[in-house]
Amino acid sequence: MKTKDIILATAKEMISEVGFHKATTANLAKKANISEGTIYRHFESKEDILLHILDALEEQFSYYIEAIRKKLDVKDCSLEEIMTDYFSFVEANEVDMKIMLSTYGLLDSSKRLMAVFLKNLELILEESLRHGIERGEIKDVDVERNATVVMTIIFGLTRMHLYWPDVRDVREEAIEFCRRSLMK
Amino acid sequence: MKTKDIILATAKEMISEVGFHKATTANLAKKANISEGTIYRHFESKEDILLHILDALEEQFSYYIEAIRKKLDVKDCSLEEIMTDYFSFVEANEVDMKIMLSTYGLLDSSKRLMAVFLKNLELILEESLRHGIERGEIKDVDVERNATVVMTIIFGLTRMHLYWPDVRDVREEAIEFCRRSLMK
Amino acid sequence: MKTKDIILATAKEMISEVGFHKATTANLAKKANISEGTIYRHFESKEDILLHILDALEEQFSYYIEAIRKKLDVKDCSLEEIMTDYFSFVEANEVDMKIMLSTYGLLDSSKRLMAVFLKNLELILEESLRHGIERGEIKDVDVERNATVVMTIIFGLTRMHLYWPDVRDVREEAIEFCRRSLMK
Amino acid sequence: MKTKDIILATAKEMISEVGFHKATTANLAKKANISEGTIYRHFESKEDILLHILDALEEQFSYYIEAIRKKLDVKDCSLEEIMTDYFSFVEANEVDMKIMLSTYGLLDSSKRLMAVFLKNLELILEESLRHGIERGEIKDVDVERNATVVMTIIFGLTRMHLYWPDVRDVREEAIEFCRRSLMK
DNA sequence: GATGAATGAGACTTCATTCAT
DNA sequence: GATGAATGAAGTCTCATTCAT
Repeated sequence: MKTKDIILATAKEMISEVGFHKATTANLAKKANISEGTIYRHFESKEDILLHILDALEEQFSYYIEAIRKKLDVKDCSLEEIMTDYFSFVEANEVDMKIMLSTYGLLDSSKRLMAVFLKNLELILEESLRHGIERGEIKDVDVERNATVVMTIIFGLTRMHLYWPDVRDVREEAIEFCRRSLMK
Repeated sequence: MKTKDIILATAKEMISEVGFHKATTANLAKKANISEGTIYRHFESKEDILLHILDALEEQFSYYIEAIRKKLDVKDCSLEEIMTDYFSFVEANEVDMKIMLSTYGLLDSSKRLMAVFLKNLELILEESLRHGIERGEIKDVDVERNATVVMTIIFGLTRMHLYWPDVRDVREEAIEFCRRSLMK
Repeated sequence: MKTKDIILATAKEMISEVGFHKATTANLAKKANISEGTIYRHFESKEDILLHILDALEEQFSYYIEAIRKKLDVKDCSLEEIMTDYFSFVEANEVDMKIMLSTYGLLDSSKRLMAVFLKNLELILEESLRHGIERGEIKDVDVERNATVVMTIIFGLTRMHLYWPDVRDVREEAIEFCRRSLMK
Repeated sequence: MKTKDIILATAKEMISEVGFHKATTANLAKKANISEGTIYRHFESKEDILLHILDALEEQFSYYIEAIRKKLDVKDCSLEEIMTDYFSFVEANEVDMKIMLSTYGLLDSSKRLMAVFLKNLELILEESLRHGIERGEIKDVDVERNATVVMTIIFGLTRMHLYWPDVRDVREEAIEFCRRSLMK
């Protein structure tokens, strides 16, 4: 593992655990067993580390979106699949997701990425709903507004899952909840 | 308006806009047109200001909960009412809600208050669902899990509404969404 | 009791207990049940309070010195009396003595007063020794140097007594110690 | 000379000269020709600097005590030696002694160290007196009380020597004074 | 005389960033 | 590439003193 990756991995862990502000360069260097100076050989600034983390997350997210889009193109992607796949995506990128969710109030680039998440998921849900209605599987509801509702539910569940592990995990139940609301 | 209230009001505005860390005592003093020392005549520390804000919010929340509980006691409080009232509560305490939502990762007392919000809303929703099922208005679903789902939806909507004003407001639609899922 | 005296009394107590720096004007005002502003109606500054305390102590000390001098004039003041009377003086001015001893490293006026103490006691002891030698009661020692030694012993005992109450009180024994060393 | 030692040396000088409170981190940095931040790279806090100074002093004192104890074990350590050696110890650690003497009213760790000084010296003096009495060289006095008296004299002399250089140095005379009082 | 809110200088401390080695 | 000591700006907080009421 290269030094740059060690820094990134350590930073991810620290930021997700204690937040961006409390993850100081001094602590980071100590935990990564490198010197503070080395950080600046690989990154322009502390914020730059975050940018790299977010970039990687954006890439992963684009794969998820791409995969869903491919399914949608052949018209056989249900709401259920979108949600299940998204939860898998979150599971696989738990740490990075926590970082994005805890920094979008602090950092423009983080806010921008979050907006990308929201928009893409919304669009995909819209399309999925539209297909479902066409196929006669989904009730004839307002597509846009209901897509936004489902997206909100998805993000609410994600945050609850990541930040409030004491609250019972209802991701499965939530899928059922949506099915009952939307399926004929 | 007394100095203490000016400080509180200015702090609320600043913290909700730029976050707790960037709302420095120097900025706060400048914006409130007082000296930094004055802050400490009225509050023990910067965190103490936040505590006052959160305490006030907790009090407001307790009124909301109390009002809902009274309705529940006479058995005529629908899911719809709980949600509508909660959204009104958020509307009336917008700034404070933003502060709580942006600090629960930073501050224990904020996290504690958020937990109070989550738990109380969950319990009320459980009770409401139970009543609805008794009255035969609500489907025979797992009460606890579905209460958690609805609570998650509510908090997701709140955060979306407060932090992403560009996303269309679907709070009304969400109520409908829940009704479809839960009402017979 | 006038306000000025209340302030002085309270200040004495606080300073002797927690030291000059930790005795803040805020604490002083609170403990004296007056406002901070009132302090400055009666004293020019915080240091000025100390000056008043020291002035009072200086006056008391001058009475002690005067009394001893009168005895010396009629040639019948023993070393023992000087020490016993001094210990009585300290006992009667315990708090003020502690204040002087704890501030002479901080404040010129306090250092000056302490120098007055040292010098006067030294001179009196010299005179007493000289009389004793004349009368044939005291060994033929170097008067000046031995006066300084006894003065040092006296101040050492005073400080030990005031600051280290756990150390056994040996003031009586010390008098005996000096008698053995100096009396024929 | 390493930065840490420069800071320590400068701090010693400043604290002994102007006291702990007036030796501010800003002044210290300026005098040591470093930035204030550098202080905190080497010490956890301003108090921590003092702790290092006191620790070093404690170590030096333990050497002195150890050396005296060794002499006492072979029963040939006179009161005179204890005093002379102690004065040498003070001479060699003048600055640090001044710091301890000027901070024991302010800081627990300083007070603790001072208590160690008092207790150890007292115990050693007791033992020495006991040996002297056994050997028939010392008068049959109350060992404990007279040890305390001598200890008090020693500390009185130390303080006088360090804080009142204008007062004539009577350390030699004081040894003689004690000999006269205690030796047969 | 008395009040107490306000002040502002200055204390201690943190931390992202730089740079000589 | 790596180090880690040094920096200095900026943060939170304290406290003697002032002043309008």
